[in-house]
Amino acid sequence: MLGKDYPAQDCALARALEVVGERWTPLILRDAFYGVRRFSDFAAHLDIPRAVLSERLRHLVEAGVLERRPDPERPGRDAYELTPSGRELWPALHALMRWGVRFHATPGRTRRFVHAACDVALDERGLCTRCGAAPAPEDVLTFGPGRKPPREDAVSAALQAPRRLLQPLVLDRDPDEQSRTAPR
Amino acid sequence: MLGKDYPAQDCALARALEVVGERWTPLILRDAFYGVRRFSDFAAHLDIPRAVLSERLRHLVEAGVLERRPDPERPGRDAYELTPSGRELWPALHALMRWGVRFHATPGRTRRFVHAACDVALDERGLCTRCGAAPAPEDVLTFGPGRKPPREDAVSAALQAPRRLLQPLVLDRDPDEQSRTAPR
DNA sequence: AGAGCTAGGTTCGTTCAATGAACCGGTAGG
DNA sequence: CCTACCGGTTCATTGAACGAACCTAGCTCT
Repeated sequence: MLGKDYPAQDCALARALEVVGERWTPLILRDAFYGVRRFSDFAAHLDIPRAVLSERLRHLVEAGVLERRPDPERPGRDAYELTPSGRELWPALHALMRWGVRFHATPGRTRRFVHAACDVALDERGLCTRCGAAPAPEDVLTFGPGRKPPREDAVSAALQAPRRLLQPLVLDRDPDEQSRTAPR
Repeated sequence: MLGKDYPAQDCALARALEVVGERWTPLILRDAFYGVRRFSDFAAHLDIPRAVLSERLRHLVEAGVLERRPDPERPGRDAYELTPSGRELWPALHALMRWGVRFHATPGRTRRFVHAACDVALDERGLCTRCGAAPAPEDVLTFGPGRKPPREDAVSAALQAPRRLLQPLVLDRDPDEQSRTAPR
């Protein structure tokens, strides 16, 4: 990119872009909202060079958007998860997603978002079509697009099923470990 | 950046980022909402290499976000302005700005946004603190941060005064041409 | 004990976008 | 005719992105 900052701009948008505006960063954050927490799950789902992923995660941790902490599920390993300030990015991220859906997505292959409490979809403005509220990410259910051709990795497959945002994604060959953690 | 697209991602966010996610593009769009329409006004305000600005504008026009059309104020010259689809980016852009204000801006030096009809500020969620609506950009008044040190260019100076979003910015050495177009 | 596997990175050479200065053609004014 | 300005394009240089290869620590299998 040759320069990742915007020093001449005295503007909150420029400051925000210096934190979350780099290539790949919004997709990393999207995955974090979907529950991805592990380095190799990000790498597998994003097809991003590992050096770039490593640098982005470090930058996001430094900026207080992600936190790196020991993974309770897997002793000795760390996991990345959104901090409170990172979770506040949801409205911006979701707004950009909805714009992409409206103007640049292939119809019928878009991820769906549902207000968990009302069990109805969110509208174009991100508001629940029943109660009218703009739900926080932890009150949003999401499930993947139609599964036709692309992306055969395990993370993509796991993200097809309806899940709550921010709920940690657990991928394991041991099948009942999944069912132990998923219900709550 | 080496690669501006995200071909492996079957996701509306990836599609959106391919259109508006490149370096400088969000700042260009911000300026477009502030009323900037001319190549050299973008260049002066953003300190962006002209080759990059040229390429970004071309890309945005191709994607249907901006439209290039003859400038009625200056025969023979063109101007760039937001299309309907471009104007729909306001919620996403404003959400990211507000996040920047909350977590990464220098306090007291932030631009202010006001619901024109109610004459009160917008809150953290972008809603009018009086009527509770999320105003469309044409109903938003904005004015610049405190003017202390930075940016001495004419565009920055003109954007200090309260202005309605999307209202074309007219810069002219002829002072009463400004006052002819500004009032409405 | 050794072999192999996995997670989570780092290293490194190559490619290509970003940068900024210089250049260029068309119009407008004097 | 000369000059300025606008809206770009050209070009050499720089440095980020890419992806393949490598590395280390901790299991698991035999």
